[in-house]
Amino acid sequence: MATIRDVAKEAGVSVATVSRVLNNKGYVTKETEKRVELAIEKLKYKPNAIARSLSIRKSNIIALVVPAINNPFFPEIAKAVEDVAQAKGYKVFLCNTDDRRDRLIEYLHSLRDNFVDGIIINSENLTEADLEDLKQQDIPVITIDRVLSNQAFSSISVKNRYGGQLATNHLIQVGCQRIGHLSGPENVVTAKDRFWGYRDQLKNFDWFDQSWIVKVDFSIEGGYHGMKELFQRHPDIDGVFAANDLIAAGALKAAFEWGRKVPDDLAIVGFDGIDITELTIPRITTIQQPIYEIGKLAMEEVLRFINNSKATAKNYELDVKLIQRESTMR
Amino acid sequence: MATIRDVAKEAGVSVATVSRVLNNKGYVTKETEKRVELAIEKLKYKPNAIARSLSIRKSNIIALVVPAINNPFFPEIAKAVEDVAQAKGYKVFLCNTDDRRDRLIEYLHSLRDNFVDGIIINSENLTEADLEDLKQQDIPVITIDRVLSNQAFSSISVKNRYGGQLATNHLIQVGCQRIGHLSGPENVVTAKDRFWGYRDQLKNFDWFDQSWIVKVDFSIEGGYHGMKELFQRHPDIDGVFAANDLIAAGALKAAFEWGRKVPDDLAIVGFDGIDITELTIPRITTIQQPIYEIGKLAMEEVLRFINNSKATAKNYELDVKLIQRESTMR
DNA sequence: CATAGATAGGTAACCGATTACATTTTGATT
DNA sequence: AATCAAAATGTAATCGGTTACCTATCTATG
Repeated sequence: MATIRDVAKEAGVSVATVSRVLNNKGYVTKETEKRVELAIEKLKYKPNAIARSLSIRKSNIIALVVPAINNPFFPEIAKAVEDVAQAKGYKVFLCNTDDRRDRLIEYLHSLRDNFVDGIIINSENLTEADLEDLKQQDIPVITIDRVLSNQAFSSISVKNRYGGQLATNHLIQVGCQRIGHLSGPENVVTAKDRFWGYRDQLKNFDWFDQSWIVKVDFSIEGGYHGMKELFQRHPDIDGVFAANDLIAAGALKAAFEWGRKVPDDLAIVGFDGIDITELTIPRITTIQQPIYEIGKLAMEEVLRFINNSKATAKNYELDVKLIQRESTMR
Repeated sequence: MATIRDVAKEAGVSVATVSRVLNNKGYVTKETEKRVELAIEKLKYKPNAIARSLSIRKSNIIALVVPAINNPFFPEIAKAVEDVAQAKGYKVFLCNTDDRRDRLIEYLHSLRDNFVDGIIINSENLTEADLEDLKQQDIPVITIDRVLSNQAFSSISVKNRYGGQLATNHLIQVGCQRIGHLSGPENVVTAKDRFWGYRDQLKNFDWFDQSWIVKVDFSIEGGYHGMKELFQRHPDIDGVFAANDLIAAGALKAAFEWGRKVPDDLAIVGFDGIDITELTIPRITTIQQPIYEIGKLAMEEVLRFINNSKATAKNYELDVKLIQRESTMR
């Protein structure tokens, strides 16, 4: 592999000049520029990105750290992030922590050590302390679905509690009398907020108590088993608010097996607005997040911090909206 | 940030000694080792990965390049790759090309320039020439679903043609008389092979011709529209082999809207064996690939090449098997 | 014509590790 | 005590870029 010194020699100039041509920076005559370009061509020279990173302490890479790529929510976010990143000449590396704190920590170290220019992260098991290093090194970190009290970084989230209210209200509107909740893991902030929204709407009903809530994983299996649990506890259940769409899909499956017709015997509302809610039969009513917007905004925030290290953090809270489909049409 | 020289000074030794302690290489007395470790502790020293990479030309990072993370097939592969990688101290960066050649090329350049230690790639629009650079630099590349004639690198694929035969045969067995095929994009090798398998089983029927085949994207929407097209062309269609599970799921949806009962009016077989085939109602019969195995094997091959630059390429062709579910039970 | 400022290009230090090679210390052997 | 190999540590070059600082040339201006 040719180095910049080889090119300099070939073109009969100094390395500084070659570097100037490479980054079109500083004064170089058209003529020398041509000579250098010819030399580059001839030697098939490719600048070494690592050496460059070491020198300027930037990599043109941003990382997107997600807890579970098998939740379609994250690929959709990723798509938006990549679109914006690519337009600005950045590359995106996706890191999947599989919900494990050890992997998260390792990735964070690795990213810091490799001079990524920014990090977009969605993770439950993330503490402020984990980001201390990054902050110290001025590596912008944007959190999704997680507002850190540390006001160093921007965050993007949605109105989860309001969404929970919307969903529950909708179930009441369509005539449900006994509404259960398949809640996400309790340490997850979004899950908690959605739960609160649900509770807000039901706390004054006399039939309502804790037994209407089952905590499950954010997964199809979680929803499936959780729904069966709810059927067992409350055979008279006629509506359920699932903390995300995967859970809702699992609940739908469970209802089918349990012999309950959706929406007539059981109305279901999910949360997120991922594509599979349109695939199921019946299609699932959901609280739609502006997923693409979230990813886009996150990446734009990263860029804002990259371009201005003194940028001030903002906490964005985006709107959600109810999309009614057959799973609640009765 | 403290550097290795700071540590050396603090511990009263040379940088070489510090490096030796860091990589426990060479001779160091227990005593100096302690002193160095204390200094590291005190200064909160973290070795700079970029500098290290520049020096040893390795990064402990391997990349997984996929065409579409929103196809659950790839997250499942990713999981396997990550599991093996992590066990061996490697980190995995996921690169999503979104099926675009320009992004693929950019990623490949970027990966080469950043000294990734290995690449696992699944991409249709990949030519041998694209890998020339990587080969030259001894960066192992393992292809999934794509056998390159260039025998420099290993490949992992499955018996796609046989799978197509299995699927079609199964449809015949359960009594289908008119069997269509929702084929993947024609430039995709796996799609082509699955098609051949389908054709093998039907070419001798006198009703069979090209009109029973519709080419679609490997997506739910693709399957949805393709199936409607098939219904229009052939109202008497009673079985369909979809080139992957997403297509099958779309077909299922279309059948529902078209008023055809699955499996009674239309039997459906998919391909891949991703989780959503168990979620749909009815669940979808599919040709199951050993997805986790594929990812695991790919990563193991990468490691084999990393540890032995003279390793010889192998072309693995794994088995597939029919998993019968309700979508063909009649 | 002298001079200042702009333009063009070069030299060498630096980013932060690794490591070949050199040097010193240790300890066993005779 | 002399000798020598093994053990321990140090020096400085190297990986391949960037860039602060320096020098030389060119042009415009009074």
